[in-house]
Amino acid sequence: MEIPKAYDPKQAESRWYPLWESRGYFTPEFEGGREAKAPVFSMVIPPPNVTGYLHMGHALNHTLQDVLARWRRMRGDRVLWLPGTDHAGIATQMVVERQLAAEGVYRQDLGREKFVERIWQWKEHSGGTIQKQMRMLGESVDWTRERFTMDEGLSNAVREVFVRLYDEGLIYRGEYMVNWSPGLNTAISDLEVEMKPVKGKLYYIAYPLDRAIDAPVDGLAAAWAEAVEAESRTPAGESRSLPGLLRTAGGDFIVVATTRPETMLGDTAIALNPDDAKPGGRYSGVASRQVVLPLVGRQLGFIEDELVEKNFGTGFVKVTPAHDPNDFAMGRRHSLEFIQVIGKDARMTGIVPEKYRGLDRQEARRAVIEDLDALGLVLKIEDYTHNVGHCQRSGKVVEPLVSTQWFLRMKELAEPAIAAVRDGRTTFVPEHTSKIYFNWLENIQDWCVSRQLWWGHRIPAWYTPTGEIVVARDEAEARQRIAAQGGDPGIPLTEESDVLDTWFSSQLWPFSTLGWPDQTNDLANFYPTSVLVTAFDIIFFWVARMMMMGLKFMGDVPFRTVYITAIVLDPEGQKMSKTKGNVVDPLDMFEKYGTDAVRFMLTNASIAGQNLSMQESKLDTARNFTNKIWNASRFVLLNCEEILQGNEPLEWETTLSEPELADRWIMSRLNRVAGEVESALTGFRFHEVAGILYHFFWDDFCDWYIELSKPFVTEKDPTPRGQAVRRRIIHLLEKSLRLLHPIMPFITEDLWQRLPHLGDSICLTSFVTCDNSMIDERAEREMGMVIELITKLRNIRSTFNLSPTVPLRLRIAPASAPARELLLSSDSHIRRLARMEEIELVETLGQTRQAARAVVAAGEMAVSLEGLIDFEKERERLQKELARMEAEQAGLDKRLANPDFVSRAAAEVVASSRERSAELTDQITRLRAMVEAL
RNA sequence: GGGCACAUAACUCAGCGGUAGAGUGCUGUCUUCACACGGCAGAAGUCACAGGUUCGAAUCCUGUUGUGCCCA
Repeated sequence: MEIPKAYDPKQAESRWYPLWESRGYFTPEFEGGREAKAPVFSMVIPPPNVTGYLHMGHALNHTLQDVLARWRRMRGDRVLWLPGTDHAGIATQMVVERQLAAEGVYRQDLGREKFVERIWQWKEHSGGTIQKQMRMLGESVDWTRERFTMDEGLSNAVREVFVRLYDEGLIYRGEYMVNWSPGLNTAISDLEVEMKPVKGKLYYIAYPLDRAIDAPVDGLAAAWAEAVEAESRTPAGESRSLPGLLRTAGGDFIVVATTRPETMLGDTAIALNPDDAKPGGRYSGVASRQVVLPLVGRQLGFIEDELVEKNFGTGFVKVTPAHDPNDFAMGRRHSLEFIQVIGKDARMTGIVPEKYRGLDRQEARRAVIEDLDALGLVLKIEDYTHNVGHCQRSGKVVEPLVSTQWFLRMKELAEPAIAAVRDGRTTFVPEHTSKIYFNWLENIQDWCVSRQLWWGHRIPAWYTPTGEIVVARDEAEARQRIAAQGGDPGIPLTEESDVLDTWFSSQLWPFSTLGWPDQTNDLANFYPTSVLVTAFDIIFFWVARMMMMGLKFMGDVPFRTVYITAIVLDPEGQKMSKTKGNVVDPLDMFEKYGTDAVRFMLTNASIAGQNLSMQESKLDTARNFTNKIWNASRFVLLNCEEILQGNEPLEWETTLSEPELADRWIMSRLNRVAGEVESALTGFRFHEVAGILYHFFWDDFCDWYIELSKPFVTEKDPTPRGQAVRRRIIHLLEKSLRLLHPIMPFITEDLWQRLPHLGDSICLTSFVTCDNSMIDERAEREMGMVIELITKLRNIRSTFNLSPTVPLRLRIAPASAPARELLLSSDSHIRRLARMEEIELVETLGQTRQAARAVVAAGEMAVSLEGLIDFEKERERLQKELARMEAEQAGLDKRLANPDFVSRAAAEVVASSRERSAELTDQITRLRAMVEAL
């Protein structure tokens, strides 16, 4: 048999996925021996952007879902893992627009219909990257149920939801302040605005009271500076607020501070806190006067509002209701005039004085300040860092604008979603991530769902010539609705041109993908889904919204558990981003280390809700592990050829030979491990699963069991004993591969296919479960003693720099009769693995100094080292051992001497402390004697 | 300004009431017939700091300091 010495991931990875997929293993309908009434396990994949490609975050997220799906499938569950993509309105439209731009065409030239057609074409030809990459990763999704948010079915769901919400009054259209992205020319939601600190200026500007300024005013800045200075000397000045009222020979002024002076052209009031305005207040009496807005000449009154912070600036605030969210709120409350001075193109509108019209925001700012300064009204300009909203997609500074948009009322929907997590119908893992969820839902704002784009779900609304709105599933229904209200169904209707936020359709994903609004079988079978695996940064974008919609339209939560994955960081612990250039492409990692190794690394490093940094050393470990699996299998395959050729059943129960200690031990370990893996998977402790399997396979199976089995497995003419051990080792390998399969599907399938097997694929085998009758505590304890003994002997050899070829003689005085039996039965193992030439069991060790000694659980021992022993080293070694034991015993004795410990601690803790202390006392006595004998 | 998380071996991180673990790295050693992407042996930590609860604290509570993230 030809088997390469090192694992080559490529051959295994290219081979098996097409088989799995074409044979339909991943559809829940596949009946590979599954019981008809098998429990259902379902997940919907967080739909990647259709323009997207696999990044490290997906690789992690998808690997964990695949681990769950494959494990559940092997356990016998009916598993649905539904894949799909989302239409990513803005991103996709931008991609195609950019393409058109390269041809010198604007989307407006094409017109809406042609443009949308063009996007569909693009999707057909250039889309699908992510699907290919998902297959490379080995994802066991059901491709027959793949969905896309713009599919007909999902679009129906969107319209249905929209109409129902509208009919219930939860969706409304109105003129409100929204975040306008001048980069994208559309409104965006609060969540799509990213606050970034920007170094700007804070401008202090004087507004004249009761009269207009038509000529420059001298000395105002100096006068104000003096007032500031004076105020800082008074105790009241400690409030940090600056003087806002300036009385000069030339008349009175108030002072306002602003970071956006260009908006002053749209000021329609001055606001102050009621405390300042009331009799005896700081600015008492001022509020009855009038300000004349410089440069514009408009008369402004004062309003009193709690929103104004007394300590910010001077306590007077200019109010621009059309361009600031707070001012908007005050404008509504006080019925102020809304004057839009900045347009959707982020340029000054026609309403401002002619010289500013058409200037962009920055130009206008400079011009306004220049002109105010010329009038002597700019009192001070200071550096000021403040947070400015930026459009997440385009990066442009967002302009708060008053605009007519569609909104979804959230409060009423949020309440059931909060309750569902509070009462445990849905659980977050880790639990603390639910705080993010609660925090957002409890402070929820209405959601602006309309977008001024062409790619997306068109809002199902029509306008009559008189501007009345009709919301309906389609135009025919709109006309019916008009008729039902006694109107003329034949009147011309104009369809709403806005589309919906992409998240509006994503939030329906757990049920729209299963066929809703039709009452399909899939919906009945797979909703609610079992688990949602996602990252914490979309808890409110997506998770919370799905919860609200699921509860609203399905009457139940969309998923039982929300597992929040780690965030993948670069090796320095920095977030990966294109601008930083530190993005790691998972495909490069697959190429370099193998897909299974990357999957193992991600699983192994995956702590829920924590960070995961991409260390090369972790990938090395994972790659080395795949190689270890390969080579252990190679060893088995090379030595068990004649068994592999026969098609005998390879059951553990073989009459050829009684299992010995090592066999009972490894089977006990295997079953224990199966139990631990089951429990870790159930609790979503993925790193634990990987760790348990890594150590079982490498330490227990390879380093001990295979080593112990070698003489039998490699014997030329197999004895019945040798035959039995070969079967056991194949059996163990096969079981190990099953346990590893959910994490490493390719290598395990590839090796499994080379072993004798029943069935077509490891995917269809049953997962290993813990058989309690195989747990053998005694075997584990005894094997532990043998391991301890061998390790100690190796330690002696290493301490005295003895080559493995130097023959050594061992004498042991067993600690007990059972220990004596154990030593006798393990004689050949000890000889071979510790390379002892001879082992002699004695009553007492005697006094020869020419030996290295040790005390272990199995007994007291001496390794003859005539002429080889270095007494200094030996003393050092023994004393170190003694110190370690004495320290441990000191601790135990201190505890046991404490009456409170004995009376209050758990009985088994006290008992085991006593036991251990007694054992130590014995061993310490022996060790001391050894040291003295030296 | 509000909230959340994290501070454990040189590095990356587990552990989260019974006197510290892994991987990498490091030291020594072995090219013995699965694997040098390997075997064997070993060194390495007042578990950020200060209080408290407890018979017992890396682990629970409070505070301090530092780091990261989210929201405003």
